[in-house]
Amino acid sequence: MEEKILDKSYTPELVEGAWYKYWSEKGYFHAEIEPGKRPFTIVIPPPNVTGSLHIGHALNNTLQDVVIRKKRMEGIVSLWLPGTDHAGIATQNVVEQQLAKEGLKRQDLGREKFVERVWEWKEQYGNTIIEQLKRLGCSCDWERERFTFDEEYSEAVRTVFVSLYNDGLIYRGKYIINWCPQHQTALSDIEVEYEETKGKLWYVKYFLKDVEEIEEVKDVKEEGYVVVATTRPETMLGDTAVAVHPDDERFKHLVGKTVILPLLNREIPIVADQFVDPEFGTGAVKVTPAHDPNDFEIGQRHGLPQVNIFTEEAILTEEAGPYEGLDRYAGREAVLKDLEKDGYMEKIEEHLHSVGHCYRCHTVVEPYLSEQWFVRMKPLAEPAIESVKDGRIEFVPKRWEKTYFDWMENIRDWCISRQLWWGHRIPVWYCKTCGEAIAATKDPDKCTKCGGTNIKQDEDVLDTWFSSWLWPFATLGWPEQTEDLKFFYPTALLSTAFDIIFFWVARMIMAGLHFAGDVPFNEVYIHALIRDSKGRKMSKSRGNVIDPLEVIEWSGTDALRFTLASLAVPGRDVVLSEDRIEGYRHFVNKIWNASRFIMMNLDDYDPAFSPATEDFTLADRWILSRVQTVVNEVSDEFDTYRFSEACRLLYSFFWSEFCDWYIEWSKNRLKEKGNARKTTQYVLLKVLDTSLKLMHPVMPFVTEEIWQKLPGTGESIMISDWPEADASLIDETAVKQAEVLIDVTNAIRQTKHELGIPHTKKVEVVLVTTDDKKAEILTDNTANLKNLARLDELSIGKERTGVERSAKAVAAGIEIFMPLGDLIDIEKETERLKSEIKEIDEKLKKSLAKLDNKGFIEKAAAEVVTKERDKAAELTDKKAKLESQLGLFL
RNA sequence: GGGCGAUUAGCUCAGUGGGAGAGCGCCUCCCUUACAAGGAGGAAGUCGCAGGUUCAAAUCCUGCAUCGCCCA
Repeated sequence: MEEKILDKSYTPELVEGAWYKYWSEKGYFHAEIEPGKRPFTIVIPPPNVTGSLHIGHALNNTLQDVVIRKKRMEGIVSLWLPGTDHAGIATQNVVEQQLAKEGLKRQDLGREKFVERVWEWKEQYGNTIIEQLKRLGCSCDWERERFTFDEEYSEAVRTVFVSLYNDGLIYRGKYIINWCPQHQTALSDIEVEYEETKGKLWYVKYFLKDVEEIEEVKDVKEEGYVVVATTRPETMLGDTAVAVHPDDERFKHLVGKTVILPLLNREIPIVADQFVDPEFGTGAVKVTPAHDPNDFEIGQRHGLPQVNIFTEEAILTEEAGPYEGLDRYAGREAVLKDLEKDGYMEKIEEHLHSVGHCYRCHTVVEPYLSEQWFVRMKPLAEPAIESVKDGRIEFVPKRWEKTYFDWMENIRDWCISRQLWWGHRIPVWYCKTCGEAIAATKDPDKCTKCGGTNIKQDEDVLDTWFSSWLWPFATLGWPEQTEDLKFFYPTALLSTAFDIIFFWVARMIMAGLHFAGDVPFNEVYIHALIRDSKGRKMSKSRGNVIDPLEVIEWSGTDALRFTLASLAVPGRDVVLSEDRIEGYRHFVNKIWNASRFIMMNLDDYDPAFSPATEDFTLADRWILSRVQTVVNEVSDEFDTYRFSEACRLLYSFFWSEFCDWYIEWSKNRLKEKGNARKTTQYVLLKVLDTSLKLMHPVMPFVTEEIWQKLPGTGESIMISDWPEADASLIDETAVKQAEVLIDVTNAIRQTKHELGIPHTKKVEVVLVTTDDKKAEILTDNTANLKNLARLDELSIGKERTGVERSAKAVAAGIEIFMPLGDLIDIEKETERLKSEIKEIDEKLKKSLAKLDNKGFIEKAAAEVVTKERDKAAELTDKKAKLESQLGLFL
């Protein structure tokens, strides 16, 4: 057997790239269709093609990789389908910025040239995030990589559009939409982020026309005006009415009358509408149908004109009269100044309201009247709601289903047209001759109605999400009924953060059901958002981002992955700190060094050796039993997406049980010859091998690096078999008995420390027990006790002899004496024992009180009562022994 | 305004009905040939507050407080 010893410490950067390449070349990432089998599929949430890996990506993709790697090891056909999103606004921005450096605008190039330029950019830089995912170790099937703007994918998008159009689920119309003046495009409702903003409420007088005609005696008659309150005074330039609530007694007599719009002197009516909140402001509101969604509806109900006062850049138009040419903020200032000057302003109040911003550039969005395309969502939402209600799709954690239902039940139509150039162009052509609109999957050359050839395609493109909502099936070849689609759809799991439930998850469910005839996935795992150590959302502008690639540089990928998986608890957000990563970097090193130790002792390893049951020591039986339990527990935690629990179990098993106890115990036995040494080698290797496999999904690189050097292993740990627990090795007795050794060792260590004896200083210990089994365990493990508790002499007996001048302790029912002769300070030792007794006594009293309680005995579960009785008995025994030891001083 | 979540050791967080835990930090001791990125030991919490349910509450219920998020 060739000797293989690891370097003294693990250097991730030396091995990670090579292993990734190895896996890739071996084709392990690729999933082959195996008819008759049930596959496990994940589609990646496609990152923006302009993106680079941030910590959120790192978390989400680590978790997906953990799941997919485990499934693959379990022998399931596992497909993780990767790809990127063409990200309309974001990508167009990037290229526009590049052009700006050359002093160009996209308009200078023209549409066709500009789009070509974006494609060039994509070819050159668009692969960044894919490469970063590879550094993270993601085992995606790169042969199936997709892009939402690929030719085939685009066909799916067109097919969907035309189908919805033909079903009457897509319509075009002039409505108020959210307009980003920066990007000069429409946005959907959910692309607007609302922010509480301190603003003002301006109270403006609108004077009545023909005051003398108003008969009833009211304040307004005397004053001759109505006061309206507004948060956006500049929009008054587009007012076409004043509205009051129909039941509002204060204004009833004014409904139908006319007021004169200040500054522009336009005559506008007073209308009555249910929408008006009599509590807000004065109870009378101005109505600007072209610039407010509610006013738009009021306008529709009352047949009011729509006066658009803004250009696409949000600059005042000629409709604004003297204010033409000002932007919306300058316009506001000018209007306010004139209102004050001309005596229209009654009062100004501070006012808190929420203002919508573009989710990409944070510009304040403008409610804007324009012609757009919409999807009718209600008919699509209903079956999607049902699919979650009946459990065909489950959210993990479940509470996110409520968020989903709330949104879906109040869903509004989706504005899908964008005034961009980078995106799927709307497949609708207009006939200049007869006015027909033609929706077609293939570019038509003539009008389907009149046959005229003067046709022109709609200028707008589709919302990027209109392509990503097809991701789970369009990536598999839909609308073609491909083998991939038949085999891998529906997918098993979708993993994402909660902030994307509306944008993406809900819409995919709707599209999947409507077009692919089934739910797109069976489970939706919603992970937390990562925040910085102060609990703030990480953002570039705050400068508080932890760059996963930097972490990989100084800690290695596995430490990052283990940290992220450990953080993955089903909360709302998690805090990541560099300290935490460092802790797990140490863990990686611990694994490395434990493996190093084991390999250093395998020079004469015999792969053919198979241990006999009678060769197993207590330690062997203990660790073999523990590892079976851990296999079950870890598998279970992974399967239920409790990643942090799985990591915690792995960490504490490997470090606190395997390293701290079994490996230490093994040191004595490795010095022996024959079966003793061979059996120990076998167990060390077995436990290490199993542990590495359990850890591999989280820490693929270090586990592979070590595993490859172990004797008797295969081609790659990545395709090795996931461990299965061997029930015959579970040995509760051994677990209990090993605890005796651990307890006694700990008690000796503690006693030494309390006496100020350094751990390394060897002492003599006398152990006394009348329990033959315990005596046997102790005797069998004399060498282990001596080594781990640092003893030079150890005697085990039934009688206390020569132990008067000793430090004393009790553990696992065994009396521990540390003869110190004249060195003992009787007074101090008495105190030590007394305080120990006091502590025990307090616990005992609590326990006895419980057992004294009739309710407890009668109602508590039998095993709880038994456990409590055992505990009380143990404490009673310990107390008695300690008291008796105290007596030895007297 | 509606909804959701959080509040546990100095810090960051696990723990969802039966003996309060981890990592980091802190204190004491130790360079024991796997690992000082380590080993041994330790201090530290009225589990936000107030009620309630229960034999038993960090855990379930109600209310309150503070912080955060989502939606209108």
